[in-house]
Amino acid sequence: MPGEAEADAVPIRTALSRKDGVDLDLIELLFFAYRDFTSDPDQILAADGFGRAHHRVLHFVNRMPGLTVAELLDVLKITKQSLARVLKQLIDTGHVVQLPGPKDRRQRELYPTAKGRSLALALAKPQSRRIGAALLETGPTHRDVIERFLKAMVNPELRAQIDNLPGRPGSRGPNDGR
Amino acid sequence: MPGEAEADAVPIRTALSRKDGVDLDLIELLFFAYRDFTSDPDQILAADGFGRAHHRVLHFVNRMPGLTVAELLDVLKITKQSLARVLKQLIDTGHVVQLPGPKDRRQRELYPTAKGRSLALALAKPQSRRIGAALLETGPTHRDVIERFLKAMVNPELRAQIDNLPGRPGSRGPNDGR
DNA sequence: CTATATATGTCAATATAGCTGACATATTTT
DNA sequence: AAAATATGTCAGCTATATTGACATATATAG
Repeated sequence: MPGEAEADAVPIRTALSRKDGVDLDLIELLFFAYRDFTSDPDQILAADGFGRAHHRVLHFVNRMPGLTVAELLDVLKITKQSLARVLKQLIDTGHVVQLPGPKDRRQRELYPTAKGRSLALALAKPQSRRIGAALLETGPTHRDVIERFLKAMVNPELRAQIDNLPGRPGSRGPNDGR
Repeated sequence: MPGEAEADAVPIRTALSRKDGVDLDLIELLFFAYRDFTSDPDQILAADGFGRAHHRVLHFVNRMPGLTVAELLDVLKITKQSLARVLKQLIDTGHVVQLPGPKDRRQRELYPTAKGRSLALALAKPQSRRIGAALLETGPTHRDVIERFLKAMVNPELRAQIDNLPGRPGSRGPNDGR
């Protein structure tokens, strides 16, 4: 009985390619580029026993000092139980401190310490270097194009969140530069 | 005694910003863009009980039909034990088939089935749509710039691997289009 | 003032995806 | 015949995420 099971399924020997109507080139480039991009900080993180989750939390606490736990959860799109472990470690190691919210004392405002700021910068540096080198290779005049493209890749609902990060035109995020 | 522990560490209230000499804008845009980009296929995968690991395996088996297990491990940069579970599921569900290597019968050549090809295409489509929309927003003439930038973000040693994928100039990957 | 809602923290169980190390089998090479 | 190679598999470990349930402190509504 032909086709009775998967065991004798016919192998397809031709490669999936651009002709199939999907932009495989950019799909794959995004995969490889992002993988190498995130690999940069991994060594530094490993020295403290941290992972990428710690990196993300530390990054946004540095970018938006004083943000509350709820705001951080909203940025990262994870659950509070997932955040808890990572945040606790960052607090225990003295990278992040919590202060009761001045208006609503149920809230916990999150701030980096000098140690946390320093680590955040150390993590951003190799990534920034990689970006800088890639821009140089591409032609630095095209920075704007790349920025516009990446932003257009983000879900429209979330673009506002990005615009409100400190140091951007019209930003009004918590503790904008001062 | 001041500074005896982390408990009383001083909170930093100013935001980390571009002034600190790192390209935070592009760092964050890459994070958000990639997160949304990978979220597209997740729903489709969940229907089969698959995750992103299955997606990546299925993608490259479709892109390079007949590649061996060792070659796949090299592309994905994971261990064979990690691959094993995922690959087994794809084979059991009839998305991928294995054939003994014609020259070296120790090898297992991996091929997609019609079912596997179809799923790979279904996964690529929403990602391709997102890229297409973003390109349109950016100005489609800039496609080349974006492609060059992303490629420059990849570790130099790995760029050759990308060039050898089917349908690229000078490609000589396994089973190039035919 | 009491009741309810909110912000956060915590405990327990589960899932996914990766890892290392060890060992087995088939096949090819020396 | 021995050694190297390609693959598969078992066992155990880690990191990151999930859901559900419940506790505590504080704020708000009635």
